[in-house]
Amino acid sequence: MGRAPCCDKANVKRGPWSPDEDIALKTYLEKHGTGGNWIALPHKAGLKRCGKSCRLRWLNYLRPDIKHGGFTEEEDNIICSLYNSIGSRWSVIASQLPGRTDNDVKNYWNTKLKKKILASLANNNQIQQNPSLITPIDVPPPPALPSNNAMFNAINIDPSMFVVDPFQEMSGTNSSSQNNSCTSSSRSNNSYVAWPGEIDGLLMDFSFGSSPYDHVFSNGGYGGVQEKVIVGGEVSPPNLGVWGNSIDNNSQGIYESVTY
DNA sequence: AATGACGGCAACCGCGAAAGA
DNA sequence: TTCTTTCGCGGTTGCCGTCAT
Repeated sequence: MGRAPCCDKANVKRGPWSPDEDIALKTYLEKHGTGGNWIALPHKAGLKRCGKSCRLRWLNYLRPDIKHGGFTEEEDNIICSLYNSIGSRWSVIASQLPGRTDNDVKNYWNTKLKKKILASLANNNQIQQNPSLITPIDVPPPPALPSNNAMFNAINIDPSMFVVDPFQEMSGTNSSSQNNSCTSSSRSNNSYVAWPGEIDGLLMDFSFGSSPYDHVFSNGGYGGVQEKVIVGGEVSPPNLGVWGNSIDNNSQGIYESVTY
């Protein structure tokens, strides 16, 4: 037997909210607050709506501090960075964006941002088509470590960053049962190493420690090497960011698909 | 002008967590 | 401790406007 419905669906209005309903809900909430009970609220406010529907309407649309309109580049970066590290926890991501709701962020990610990022990554994979693009380059000086408050702003997810980092010497040791997985050796050697086979993606660094490019933003990473693997524009399973709680904004190397 | 495809977004659904009796 | 109720969240749906044919 299933769970009892939160309201009598036969007697509640559904679908888009009318301006009158918006006014009724907003007026009531501004005067009385939620009273800690959304289920009882619609009756008190004179609305024929489900309490959950009222809550959603208020949180996602009627709240006075809601920010409508397009997302900024800075917000894009925050969303990408957090999605990278914590996955689709939209409420947490939205909490870092004043005036934005989890629904907004989720919709924005699903309809625009995801495509934008994947398209950029796909462009980067043109190195697959033209391996001569892979050349050793000088290591630029590391950026200053940002303060905690500035950490999100400091994470530049511009995909062009992914190819700035010199390709690292990599070992093929694989400790994972997942295919499409590699580990990387020490970063101390910035020399280019010929990579056998095709280049399928780029590795992002989740480790902490010795590299001047390791920006430990939170509590530091786990010991050892933990990598984000991006394969052909798609992020490989398991979930994004599950291996580390710190990230930096540089790829650690190129990546080859290996199936074990 | 009509129609279909597509994208954006508001709203709904159902589940797990939290709170309280 | 257990059960019930409510909240909060993420996934999904479906409506509506826009664009292409």
